[in-house]
Amino acid sequence: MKTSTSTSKPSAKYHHGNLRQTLLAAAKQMIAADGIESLSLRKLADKVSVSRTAAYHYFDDKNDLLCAIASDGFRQWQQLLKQSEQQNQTERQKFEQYLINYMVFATHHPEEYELMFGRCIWKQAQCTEELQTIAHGTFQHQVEMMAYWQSIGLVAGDNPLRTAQIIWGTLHGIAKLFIDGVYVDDTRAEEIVKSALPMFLVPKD
Amino acid sequence: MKTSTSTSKPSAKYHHGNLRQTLLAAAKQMIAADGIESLSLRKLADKVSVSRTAAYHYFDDKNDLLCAIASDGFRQWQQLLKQSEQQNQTERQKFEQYLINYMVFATHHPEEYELMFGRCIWKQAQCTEELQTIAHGTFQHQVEMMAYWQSIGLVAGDNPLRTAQIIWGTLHGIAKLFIDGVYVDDTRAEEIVKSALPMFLVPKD
DNA sequence: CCAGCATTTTGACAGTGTCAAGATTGATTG
DNA sequence: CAATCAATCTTGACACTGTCAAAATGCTGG
Repeated sequence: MKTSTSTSKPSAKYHHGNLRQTLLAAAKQMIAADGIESLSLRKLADKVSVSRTAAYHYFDDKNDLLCAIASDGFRQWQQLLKQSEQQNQTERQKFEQYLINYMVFATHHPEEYELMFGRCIWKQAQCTEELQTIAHGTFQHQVEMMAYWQSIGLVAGDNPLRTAQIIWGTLHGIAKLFIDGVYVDDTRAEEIVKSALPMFLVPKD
Repeated sequence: MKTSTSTSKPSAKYHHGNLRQTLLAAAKQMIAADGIESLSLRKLADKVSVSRTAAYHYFDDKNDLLCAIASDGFRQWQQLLKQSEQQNQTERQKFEQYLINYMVFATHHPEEYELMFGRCIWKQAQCTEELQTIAHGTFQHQVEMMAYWQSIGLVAGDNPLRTAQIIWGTLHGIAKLFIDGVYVDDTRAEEIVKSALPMFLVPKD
């Protein structure tokens, strides 16, 4: 799961080999441990036993590095989605599974999730071309799924884009309130999502 | 609306008079203009024509100052709520107005909103006692309103807390996706909320 | 073996939050 | 009224940050 040269061996080689991957892996590990805010390029360089500015050969910016992590996050999410779609269940089950997957992914990778959908990258700091395209693809896919679920009479509404925005908004909001620590009671995010599920469905008879 | 000594006159007095208020006002103005990220205590001090560390007499921390701004935001939100509740309309209209108010407040004061519900304060950096209590009061009020709307058969569901969490989550999610610039199409947040509204209501006959 | 290139480092700079110690002032006593 | 005091503000300093320019290092093909 982890490149052998990342944390264990400094390896003392001038040419590191695959520094880019090592940096990304170490950075993910660090933000998972201490949060995005407390990630500095210098501490990252220290951890990888490399100079302060070595990362600048692979990333334009700190922002560029964070964008790369976010892109990886989207790839991971897409893979999880594809994997889940292949299981043969009823469409209703697939829909429910989609909602739960979203929640599990968000709450299990809170920092990556923040990078993927948070303000840091999308707002002021412009996001990478790569990130923009992969993110847009994910949204597109989501809208298409919604259109299909509406066409077979599972999900309510007749405007897939609008419905996707609402459902995504709901998931995103619940996820963020959890991640950011606003919901302090012991309620589980998945339970809330399961409660919200019937809202989205076409009423059964 | 603005204290006269804040930006116009440096006033050159050693004892500023009401530095705390001036700092808060200037800080709000700055984050409204350039975002939270680019607010520094030094630039703030410069703007108010005061020394770098003058703010430390009124705020423990940078975090403490941000908490104070967030608290003001909650007061503002509560006032808007109270004001809106006094207009005599049908309960259905009041509920719709509540949703729209939330959206308008969030999108018109994005930076304050971020401070109120964002990770900066609630997650790692511990939030002030004051902020915690005023925020908790707001949540409580929301749950009570939800309980009432459920009791008169307007809003679906029989678990006020759960329903409040879901509706709040939806509002929060849509608001944040807008604020953070993820929704790039020209759709207006209010329209989305109006589309989502029927989801929450008890079906008419 | 050496020239050229990719890769990494060193030095430097401006900016940040924050602490300790000193300077200034308005208010409160004797 | 004058001296003291506490509140208020400033100066100096430190560690830390991102980032640029220039130098150093090591690999690779001729």
